[in-house]
Amino acid sequence: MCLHLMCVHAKLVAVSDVAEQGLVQEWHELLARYSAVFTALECRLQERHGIGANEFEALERLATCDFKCRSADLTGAIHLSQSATSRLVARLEKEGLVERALCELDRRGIFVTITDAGREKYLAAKRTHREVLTETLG
Amino acid sequence: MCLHLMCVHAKLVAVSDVAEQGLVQEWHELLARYSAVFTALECRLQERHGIGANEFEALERLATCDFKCRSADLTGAIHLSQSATSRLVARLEKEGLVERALCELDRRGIFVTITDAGREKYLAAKRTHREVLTETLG
DNA sequence: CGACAGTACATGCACACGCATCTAATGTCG
DNA sequence: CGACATTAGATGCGTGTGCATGTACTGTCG
Repeated sequence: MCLHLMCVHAKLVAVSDVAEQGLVQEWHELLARYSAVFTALECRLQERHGIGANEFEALERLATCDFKCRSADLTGAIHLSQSATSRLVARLEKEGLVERALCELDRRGIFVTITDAGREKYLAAKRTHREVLTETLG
Repeated sequence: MCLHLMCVHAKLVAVSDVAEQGLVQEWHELLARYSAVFTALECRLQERHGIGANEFEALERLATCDFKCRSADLTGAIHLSQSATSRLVARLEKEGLVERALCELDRRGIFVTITDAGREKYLAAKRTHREVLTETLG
């Protein structure tokens, strides 16, 4: 009976170990996949259009949802902290790709709108973006 | 015939658009999944063990492949640049979790070995790591 | 109305990252 | 052997990030 219990116990441990290894492997694959795509995007978008992958995501968001967009909405869309988003918008504004406008209804917030230059930049970068995705995900 | 060609053309465009949208969606899901897991790992590992997610990956690599490990091997395992790996090893060494040893065969390279303290830290952090993976991936 | 908690965004700060470059050691040819 | 390309790893530098905090505004409750 003691042996029987040991056996059961060993089996349970083995099963949970296997499950655990599966999780770890899944995580490593996720990490590898993400790194490959992100690095490639960062690289190609930078060299061809002078913007980073996060900048592109923000532009895409602004170009797609074609109404005024709160800064907080952007924070939700791209996976960055609130402060990082704030600086990202500041960079884009400095390059003339977006504009910040006061929100009269709630004067704490701001609206971020894409400019014509920004839309143009987005459309150009979009091709590169899709191209990289096809290469790295397809 | 002209209409026919237009039709074919429109169809092809539509098909490629659909495929493209699929890729974009896949990328966004990948990004969201990665961000969620990485952020959670970073947070919990930091607060409970005082190490980052990348530090953990390096320790795991060193603890698992239990022979001497070149710095370049680490660069391949964790998804960081060579310089980032170099600094990562420097941080781990400063905390007494790994040691750098000269490689006599090729005196340009170094061997990185995990210390007892490092192995202990790894085993403790491993539980937290698996726990977070279970929560965020499972 | 007035004080006080809560919210939206900006900013100071420390730090990890990638790129370019440096140093030291190793091949490789003539 | 000696010059030169190559490789492993370290480091200066600029930049992007998260955390904590600051600032301005809004909502709520006595």
